[in-house]
Amino acid sequence: MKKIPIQGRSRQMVDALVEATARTIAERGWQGATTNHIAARAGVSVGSLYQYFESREDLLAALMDRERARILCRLEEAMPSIAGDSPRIAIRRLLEIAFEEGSRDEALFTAISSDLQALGAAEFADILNGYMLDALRLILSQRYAEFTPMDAPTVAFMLSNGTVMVITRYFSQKPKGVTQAALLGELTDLYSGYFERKLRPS
Amino acid sequence: MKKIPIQGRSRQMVDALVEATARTIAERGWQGATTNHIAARAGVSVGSLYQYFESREDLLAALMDRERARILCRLEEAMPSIAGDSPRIAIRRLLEIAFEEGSRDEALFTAISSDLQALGAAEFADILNGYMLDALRLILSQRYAEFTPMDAPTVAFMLSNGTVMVITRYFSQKPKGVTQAALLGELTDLYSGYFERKLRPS
DNA sequence: TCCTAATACGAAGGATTGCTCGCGTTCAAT
DNA sequence: ATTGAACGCGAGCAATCCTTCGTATTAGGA
Repeated sequence: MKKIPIQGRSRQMVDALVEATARTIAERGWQGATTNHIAARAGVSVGSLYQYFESREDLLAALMDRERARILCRLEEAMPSIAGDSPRIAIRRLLEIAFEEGSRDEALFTAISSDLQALGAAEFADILNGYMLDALRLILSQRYAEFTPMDAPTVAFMLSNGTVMVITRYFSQKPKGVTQAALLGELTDLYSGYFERKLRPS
Repeated sequence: MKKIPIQGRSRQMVDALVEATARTIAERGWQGATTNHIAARAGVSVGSLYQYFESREDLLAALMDRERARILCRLEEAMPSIAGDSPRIAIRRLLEIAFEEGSRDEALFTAISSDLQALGAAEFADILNGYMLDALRLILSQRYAEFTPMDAPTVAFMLSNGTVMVITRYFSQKPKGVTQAALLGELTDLYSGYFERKLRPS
């Protein structure tokens, strides 16, 4: 962000530009989203765009900040409600949230996941990873003592990345013979089975 | 491929161009791999490039064909050897192959996975998906009768995409505190636990 | 050796795009 | 009402890149 918008109209314009970035990326992908497209969709000129954003990438960064804040907020408000649930229920709740977020704006979700691996997505994944770690500790806090010693960072990495990517590809591919409900069920089975096994080592 | 290379020198040039495409993509990503870069690295001129490839995308398609053929060949020759193994051993072998393929050319593997979601990667994923389905049926063929009825396409989709993406992100992120051995172990636990549970429904 | 087709070359065309700059307009404090 | 700052505009600059085309070089059969 180059300059801070002071008057009301400019703040409104900045919001419109970020939203236009989202819509344009959803339609044409990040590579196809030119500054002219974004400005036109926001109903402003490129000159105005460059008064508040240093570059095209800056526009993307602002959008990513907005989305990240929303998702983290969503996770934080869900955490207390799943603290008391069984691992299986808690896992299912988290997966449901992930699917909801994915379907909220499918096109944007798909475009971000596929194009932006390089730009800020790594940081994004790290944050999700941290949250997954917290969630794991929370879910398992009651029985943590009897838990088979495990490599928490590895498990968190595997679960967060695997889940996000499977859901991403589900929305971007729309594979034949795969329904959201079935995928949710199998993922729940996969993860809860994994944990139950770790809880009662044979 | 626009024209078929007849003489030896042109066939050699076509190979050099595909290899140069791989090296350049590995270095600069698909977007950063210009035709001039690729031609220069192959030691030919852009004019020669366009004599055998219709476009820049055609170059990519040729590279993808080469890689896909290699990986499918690798899978096919591994299939018989794992047919008799237990599910856990078979799964571990497949995961080891995946890791080997990933580390064979890390930079290229990462670049292809991150940049090329749109171009031919979907087809690539479908093929892997099909192979995972076959592998599942093969691994479980002995005890298939007693297997809990399951949604095979969904399971295959979940397993193939989840695994490929976790391994991709492992190589592209190099996350702290996560080793290849640990990840291999946890993935094996995750999947074999899942199958064992399905085999003995509670 | 000669000749034709295959091969190789690279400067230039044509198109796109991120970004700047000078000028006109609107707001708000005085 | 006035004035200075904030705001908004869009044509055009500069750079990049894919692709073509006319020309030069080479291979291999006659």
